[in-house]
Amino acid sequence: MKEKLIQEISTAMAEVLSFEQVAHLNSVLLQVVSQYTITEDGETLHENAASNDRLLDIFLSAKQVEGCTTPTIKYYGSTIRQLFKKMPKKVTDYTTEDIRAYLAVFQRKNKSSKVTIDNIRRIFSSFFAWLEEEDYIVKSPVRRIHKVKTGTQVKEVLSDENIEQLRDSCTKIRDLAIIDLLASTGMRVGELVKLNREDINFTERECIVFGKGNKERIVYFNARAKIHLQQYLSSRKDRNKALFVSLAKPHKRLEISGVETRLRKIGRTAKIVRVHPHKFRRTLATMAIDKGMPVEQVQRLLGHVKIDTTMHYAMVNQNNVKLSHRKFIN
DNA sequence: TTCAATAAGAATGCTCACGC
DNA sequence: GCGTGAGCATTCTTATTGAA
Repeated sequence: MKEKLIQEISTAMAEVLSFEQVAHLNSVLLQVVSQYTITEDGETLHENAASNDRLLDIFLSAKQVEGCTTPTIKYYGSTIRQLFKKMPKKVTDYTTEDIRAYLAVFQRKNKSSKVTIDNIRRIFSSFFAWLEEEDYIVKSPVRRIHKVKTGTQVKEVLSDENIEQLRDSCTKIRDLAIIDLLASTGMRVGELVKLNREDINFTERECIVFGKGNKERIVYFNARAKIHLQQYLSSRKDRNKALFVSLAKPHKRLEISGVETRLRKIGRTAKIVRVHPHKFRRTLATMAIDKGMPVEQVQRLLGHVKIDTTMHYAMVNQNNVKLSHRKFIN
């Protein structure tokens, strides 16, 4: 028991101490610990942690069987493990107050938004509901914690000037093509990186993208995007079928994060903060609605399943409400 | 050494099915 | 029909890797 304790402390400290220091720490701990009797508390904690981990593993594999993807499983695992770490007790002993306190502390400590807290609550809810179903606990402690009400806030968009500044800051024809394509089609970054060269129809200035859930739709780009894209493709020397590849040698298909970092960097040179692919999408939708494009058509263009999602963009500009009021009501 | 790209993890956004 | 729970995608930031 004592050896185990010492072993655990020195392993934890090994990251910050040198080999000699760890050895010294070991001998000091041995001397100090020999004067005391270690109670079984620690042992119980260990057992709790072990059985909690086991249950979590079963839960995660159950979720996997139900068809959850790997990122979800990972996110669930890390979130629940954090709870176990902060509150080392048996899952059966968790009370509603424990969970509430954990969420409150988490929010204060990390200055998290309500949405984040609600996400965590959702994950706990899923886990404890499963424990309840599987008869490990009588009643889920999360059942009494209700959805965290979250307000909606208006998201910022890029102005015409911003987009021009970004274009001016591009040093590579590839980046210019990416920006023009994103700005004129409003496609998701996930759709952009999945594109192949043959998906582009230059004569019709359109291309087929595969969106969320492998749904197919057609998006349209402008003349500027067409020219830059053609210039970029003719400058390429590799044989990769991907539409956008990395600048450096292996010339592999560009990843989502690759596009993101690249855009952020261009944004920094242009002195525009928080430039990311989704901002172009938002900008396109807001501008289209501003200029009077019917919401149903914008919905088609963006590939939204529900019109509510598209309507979020329509609410951005209060000026339109004023204009429409003058136009239709006065 | 430097720069581009990826990896990882937390936060946030979007979609859909289901139950009331 | 509306609100909510759940699943997954995207965003955002930082650390790490790898090639020139």
